[in-house]
Amino acid sequence: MTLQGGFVTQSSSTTVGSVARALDLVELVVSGPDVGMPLSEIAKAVGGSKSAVLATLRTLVDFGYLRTEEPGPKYLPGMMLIRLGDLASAHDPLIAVARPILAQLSAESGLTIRVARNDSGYPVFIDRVDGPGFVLFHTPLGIRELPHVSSAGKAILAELSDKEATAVARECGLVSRTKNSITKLGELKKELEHIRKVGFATDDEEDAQGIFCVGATFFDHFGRCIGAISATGVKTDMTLAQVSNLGKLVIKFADQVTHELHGRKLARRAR
Amino acid sequence: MTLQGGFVTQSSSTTVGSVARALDLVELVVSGPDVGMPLSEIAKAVGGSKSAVLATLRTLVDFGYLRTEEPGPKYLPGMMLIRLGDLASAHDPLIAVARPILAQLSAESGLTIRVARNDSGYPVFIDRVDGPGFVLFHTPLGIRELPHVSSAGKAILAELSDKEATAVARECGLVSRTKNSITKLGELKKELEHIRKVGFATDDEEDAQGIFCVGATFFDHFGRCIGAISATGVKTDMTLAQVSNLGKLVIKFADQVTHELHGRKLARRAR
DNA sequence: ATTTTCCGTTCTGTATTGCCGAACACCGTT
DNA sequence: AACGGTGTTCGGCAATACAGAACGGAAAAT
Repeated sequence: MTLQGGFVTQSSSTTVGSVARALDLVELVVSGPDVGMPLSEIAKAVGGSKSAVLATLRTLVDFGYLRTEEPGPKYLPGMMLIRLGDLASAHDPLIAVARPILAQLSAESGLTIRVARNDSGYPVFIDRVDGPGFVLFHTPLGIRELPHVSSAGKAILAELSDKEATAVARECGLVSRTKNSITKLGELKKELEHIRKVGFATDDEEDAQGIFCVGATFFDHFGRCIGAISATGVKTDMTLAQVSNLGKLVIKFADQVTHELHGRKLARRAR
Repeated sequence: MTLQGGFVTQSSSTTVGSVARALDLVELVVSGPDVGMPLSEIAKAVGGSKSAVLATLRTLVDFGYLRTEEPGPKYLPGMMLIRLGDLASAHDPLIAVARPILAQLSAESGLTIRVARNDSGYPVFIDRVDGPGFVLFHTPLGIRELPHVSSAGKAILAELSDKEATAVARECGLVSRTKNSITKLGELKKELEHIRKVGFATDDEEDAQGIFCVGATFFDHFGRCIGAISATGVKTDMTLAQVSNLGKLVIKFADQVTHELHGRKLARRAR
């Protein structure tokens, strides 16, 4: 469970049980209410004894993964999580390269820009630069998103072979999120063909009402698509001309990412 | 170890060893080289058998805390770390309130703005909005910084009682970072008195050569100082007039944080 | 091509140790 | 005052996490 790897969900031969239980606790608390969770509630949720859960929680608090709000022994996400996320971001070469580019694109377009990694055909957003104004929806980082209802996801799908794209589509099931969502494989293939032609992908309220996105891919030095950037805004701000211009802009910045990664775009041939 | 709690570094009565070892691995890999670390190196570093370390690593990979770069079994920080950091940030009421304010202050001033939580007198930066231009120094999040060489730290110290501030100063030792660092307790007290008068703190190359910061505190509804925001730029960009103006600006935005937290600044009395 | 060396992986036994349940202590209610 | 609700501590059993050696494979050295 928990954002398992590629397609081979091998349930791992030898693994450490107490560590797995501890990480379950972290996930539980982080996904829990903002006010925190008390011990007994946590113990009930994971189905363990209070004493065992307490010992694990103490270890997690010692390491800063969790903290207890004073007064009242409720467990909350700790600051080490912020530290680790920051460190992981800082050590990721893709984020290091992409972040200034995202910031520039956000400044030029006034939109929220995100960068996704290609994780076996699925988009995993790993960084975000919010545009001005309120944040419409909190877009989570670090998890696989649905590939067929996001511009970054469709842009990545368009770079896969027909066989691979079909496999990913079947695996995730082309679930519907809005009335605009593409739910039929044939439609999706047509859309991917279009994306290949124009060089960027759109998401026209396919994931959420009123939200419009434009995405384009970037490549490593083998010419393999390793991710995509996308610009997100509200639908009402988008005219047709703007979509076309925005598409060109996003492609330009995606190409810049490719360039700074010393990557190259191969002529499309063996998809 | 590892950003332990307040002042009572109680090494915790009952704690889970295997979890602690696992979290040590996470820290090791995250702090390791960007290219990743192989199993044997990790096992040697933590002084455990290969098989035990392997089982732990597998668990961590299962949960996305670590990942292995293909090809070659080298362990790298996983995307779950980014996800957890993002979630912890999103669920933190202070960050939720502060982020738009940081962004606005960054836009107005063109500087990098950070927000620190008051962690028993120490500043712990928990969010950051980078200004335009290159990032000069990567400022880590989620760990205690030295209180006497950062504007946010000194601003927080200035809100403590004389006794508390002295205790913190003795505890961290007033170590020197640059020739401008304040290393004498008497000097520090004078500085804190000045900060109380003008309402903001500065860091004039006291932590790093060429770096200038301005910081101001904000408060909860009890009137307790719960943190500070700071603006960071290069020294050469700062004239005396600008420092004064920037101070006022930072105070204004810090007050806005106080306001949105439904906090209040108490008249200084019983420090 | 053959050897050598190193790394990752698997296996099995052992004893470490993490888990459970019960009892205790501590609020807040009722 | 008695109660349900906490978080905490304490033994005892058994599960299990660890170490070590042996296997397999790949790359480097000869």
